[in-house]
Amino acid sequence: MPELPEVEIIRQYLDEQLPGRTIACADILLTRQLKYPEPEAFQSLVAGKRMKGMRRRGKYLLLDLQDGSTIVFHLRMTGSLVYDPSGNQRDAYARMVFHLAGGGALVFADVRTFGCVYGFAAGEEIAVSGLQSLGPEPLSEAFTPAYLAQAIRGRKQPIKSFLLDQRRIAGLGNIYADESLFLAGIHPRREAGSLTQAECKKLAAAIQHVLRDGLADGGTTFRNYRNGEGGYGRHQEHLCVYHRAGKPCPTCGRPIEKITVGGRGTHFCPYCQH
DNA sequence: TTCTTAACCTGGAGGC
DNA sequence: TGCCTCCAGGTTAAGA
Repeated sequence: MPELPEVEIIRQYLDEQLPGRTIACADILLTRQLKYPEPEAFQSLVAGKRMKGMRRRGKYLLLDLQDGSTIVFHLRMTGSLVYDPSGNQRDAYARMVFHLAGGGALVFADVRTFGCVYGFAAGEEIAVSGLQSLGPEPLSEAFTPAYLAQAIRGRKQPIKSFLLDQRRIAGLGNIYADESLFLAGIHPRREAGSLTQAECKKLAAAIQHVLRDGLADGGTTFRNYRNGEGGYGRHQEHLCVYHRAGKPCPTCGRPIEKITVGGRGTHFCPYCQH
């Protein structure tokens, strides 16, 4: 399940490989995942276009083309975006294949088909509601303890649910939200608005710490995450609570518990988090 | 306005 | 071995 570190690692690799290359044509193997425009219009939009670079915003990837048009990807839970230099690899779950002039392909694959792709022509507004309403990047200067304190003010929802709200913080997902709360010593069911200034400072620092660790480890792979080369991350080996129910807490040694918060599986230490 | 819940979807795990 | 049920989870729309 790609979150900010995983999406950023994909972006970095593809941004090295794709600029200057030209899309010969696009095969749309599952039209349901192409949200805009219609398949024929999308194919016309990308065919023969030279790629300029890959950007990231939250969990969205934006592939800019030289003519000013943009392809937007969201990998959701099981999506991947992989550059295949040979262009010959066969992925059973490939949903869209961009064949490149001179060989090679950019393959959008997705097991559970929740991911989505959009294409916008030059000058056209990038009308993706989730993308337009994203909160600040947690590793940017805009994300500070003061921002966090202001954003949670008066909120009664659990802090875990708050952290997963992309309108408040862009890019956090279930894994890094659980890890951040553990590092900050905050119980995931705490009312968001009940956090003190000191806890906001601790939580903001924890969020940045776990995201940077995830980036340094090449991301977290549980089932389907693959980086832009088709390889796997290593951060799952360093997680403190996520996916560790029943295993000892790295701080106190007592068992990690798993509960449901806001409909999401949530892992925490009931002794270290308050 | 804020928060919660269901739905989308399919592979894999576990139970029988 | 095969079948069935449940779980996983990011986002959004609908409902409370």
